[in-house]
Amino acid sequence: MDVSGRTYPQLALDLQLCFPLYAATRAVTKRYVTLLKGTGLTYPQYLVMLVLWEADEPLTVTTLGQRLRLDSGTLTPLLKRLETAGLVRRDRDPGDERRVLVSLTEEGRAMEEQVSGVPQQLGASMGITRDEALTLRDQLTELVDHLDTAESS
Amino acid sequence: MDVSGRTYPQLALDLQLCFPLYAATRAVTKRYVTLLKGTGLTYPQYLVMLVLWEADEPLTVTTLGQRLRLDSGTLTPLLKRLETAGLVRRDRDPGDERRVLVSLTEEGRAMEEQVSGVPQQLGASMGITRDEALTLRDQLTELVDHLDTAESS
DNA sequence: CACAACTATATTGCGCACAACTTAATCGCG
DNA sequence: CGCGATTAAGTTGTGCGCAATATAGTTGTG
Repeated sequence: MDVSGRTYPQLALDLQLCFPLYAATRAVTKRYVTLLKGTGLTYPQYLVMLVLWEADEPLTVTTLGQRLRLDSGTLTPLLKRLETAGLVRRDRDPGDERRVLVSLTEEGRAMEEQVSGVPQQLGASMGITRDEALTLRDQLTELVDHLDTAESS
Repeated sequence: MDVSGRTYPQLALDLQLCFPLYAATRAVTKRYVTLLKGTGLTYPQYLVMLVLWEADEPLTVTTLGQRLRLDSGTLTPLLKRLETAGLVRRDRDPGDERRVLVSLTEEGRAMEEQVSGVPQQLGASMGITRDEALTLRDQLTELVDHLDTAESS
């Protein structure tokens, strides 16, 4: 990138990491739209389903939020859509009426098989090796950890 | 991650790269909100301003969209907000009335100085070296290129 | 020059993200 | 027990992203 003549060349550099990160996420999301077409799931909905399949037990909204780093303002309407689609149930925890337990319906559980080929298809689209993917994952995880620590200021 | 006992362990693996990517973008965006507080800019608005500062001449909506991989559905309202804020002007190109030329106002140009410290502050929050950042950038750029190629199917 | 094809931007509708706030339930301290 | 503090989820409002569509301007071809 030519930064000659810029009064603030560091601003041009800011496009170099932050923009690719931003663009990569949107490209991945777009790819998922294609791969998930037929299930009716969006990418964030798919991530919620992954967590529920993994847990294999009812989870509260807060627990889901911790795993996905999302708050109730995002999750509540998303979960209502999954409920409307018949994939999950939302029941107040009888032991603590503040909590809502999100559990899979039979239909929701059955969808796991339907999307089981998605990760491999996405991997193929990304064109990177398993090792590269794992390295990338570690770098991104470290990034998130640092940014979470650097909150204030 | 324990994937023992999973019928579809590859789905658990799908959280390993795609989720960190998704989370990293949101964490970076959040960090920018803090760093840009005082300018009134959002992160996407800041990216648009970066492109305009870099170009140093009026750009059409399409050109901006190509640089940022965004379409008019996203850019038009965003640019209207920047116009309302007094940072850019939007004028029909007299030579081709279909085009809208987006140019910086004096106020918009002046903002470059105001945010000149942002990249360094963000770099500090990310806690990675310049070399790591460049490697990460290259991997993400490659990822985007592959995903753009893999459109259909 | 007419007119169909194309191009550039704008509009609409939906689903996130998230800050700020509200409501309801539970906890804990005196 | 009583009541303020805390916790969990939901609500509201704003700003993206993007697909689908609409509208207006331009171009190329006969």
